[in-house]
Amino acid sequence: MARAPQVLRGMRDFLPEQMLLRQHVLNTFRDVFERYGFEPIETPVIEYLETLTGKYGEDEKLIYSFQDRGERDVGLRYDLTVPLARFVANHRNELTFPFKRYHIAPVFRADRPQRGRYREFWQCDADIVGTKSMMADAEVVSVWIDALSAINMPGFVVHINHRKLLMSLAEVAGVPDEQTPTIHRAIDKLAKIGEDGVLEEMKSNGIPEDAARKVLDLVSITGEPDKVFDELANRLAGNELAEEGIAELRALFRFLDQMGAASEHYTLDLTLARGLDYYTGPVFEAMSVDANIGSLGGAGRYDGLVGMFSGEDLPATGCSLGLERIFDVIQERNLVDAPSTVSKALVTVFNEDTIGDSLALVGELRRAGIQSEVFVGEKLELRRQMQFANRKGIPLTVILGPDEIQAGQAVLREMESGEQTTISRNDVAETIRTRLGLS
RNA sequence: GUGCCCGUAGCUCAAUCGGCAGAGCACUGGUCUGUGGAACCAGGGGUUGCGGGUUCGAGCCCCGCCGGGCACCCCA
Repeated sequence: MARAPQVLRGMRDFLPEQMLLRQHVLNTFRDVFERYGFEPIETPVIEYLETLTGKYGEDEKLIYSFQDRGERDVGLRYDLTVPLARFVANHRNELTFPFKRYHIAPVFRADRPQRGRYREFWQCDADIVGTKSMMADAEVVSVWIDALSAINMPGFVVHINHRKLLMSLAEVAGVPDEQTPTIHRAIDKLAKIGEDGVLEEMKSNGIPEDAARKVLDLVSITGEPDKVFDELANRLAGNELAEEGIAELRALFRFLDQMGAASEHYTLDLTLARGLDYYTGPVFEAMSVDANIGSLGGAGRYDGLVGMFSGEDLPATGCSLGLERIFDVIQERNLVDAPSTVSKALVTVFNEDTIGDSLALVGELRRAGIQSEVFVGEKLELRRQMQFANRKGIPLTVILGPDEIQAGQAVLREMESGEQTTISRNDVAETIRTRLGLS
């Protein structure tokens, strides 16, 4: 004991039962993404370091970087968005635009681990490249809502804001542009620390009180989106950035409504400030009010990112879901049913002399498309094999002893009920298929 | 990256003031040589996360590292 090496900090192993649940979630997401016309791609886990740097702002320090054997400076991907931009820049002549892709893969961050925060975690991204239309942003929000709904995520809401509105705040308040991040950081905490806290935070970071109040008044506007947009348009009249942002958000909300997106799952939130440098338009964050695990996903429009690689601007928007957080919630709350094992049937082995009969039968079951296994242990007591099936949750066992073999029969046992039926050896595969609802 | 809490069997935890490392569950075997889940009996399992220090003596005190958690920062 205690001699076995540990896994690296912030990284984990998954047992088969957990993997079956993860795969179930991933398959659900894949289905939803493909229902919207998103197509799969894959990119390398490792990129040249320069591909990754200069895209994330402050967070850049969390990139896992090192030198490979050829002394190249490389890094593990920090998200799937920057690799997508690089991918599009490389393959732009081979793609049909608007290009819709999904990408489900692990990413790495050298962050300090906590609940729901790991150093290796999977992201599930869906993005649309090559259009500025707010239809694309609406699709992204909608696919997100459908994906989270499909796995029964409780009480989730997609918060929506706009980068251009956020950028106009400093201007409106009359403080220098460098203060913009400070303002964003402060207002993002409104729900958490309240108005006084936000004012205090801005003031202690050198923002004059009247400017701080002006900002707070603006982002505190709530209500029906259209009303909020009218109010904002009024107060921000003449501010070009803000006007663009408002117009785009109006279109986005109209499209969402026309698509029939479930309105209880999205909301305008003027305090939402997403930190990543590359966002340029609408920004989104998916949160579960019930689950207490932070955000489930972040998203937004990043019209300048592809251009950083190709010199040719291609607008893009997309969303990202964090599998580990979703998985942790599902597991804790038992939200999704997934089988505990892959096998549907266990063919038992009576003794050394009947091994051949059992092997022949399991082969037949497999050719009939039934996920099945034969007991491959060394000790062949039947009770041991029953126990094996029971513990793994295999629903059916086939008992094939000398009596059955002699009579050309087999005994099919339903493990949950204990009910046994003797059937003809020739009917085993078909009977099992019927029981499993396969034919 | 900063501050704090924590680490004893596979899991959950106990061990008085620094004085012989334990229990339940799980696991293995048996009661039970053609049938799992229950019960009873027995058994295996530990350099107390790792390394150093203090002490006659360390699971307990001190230092470093590894790992987990909380709050920041930030984020999925």
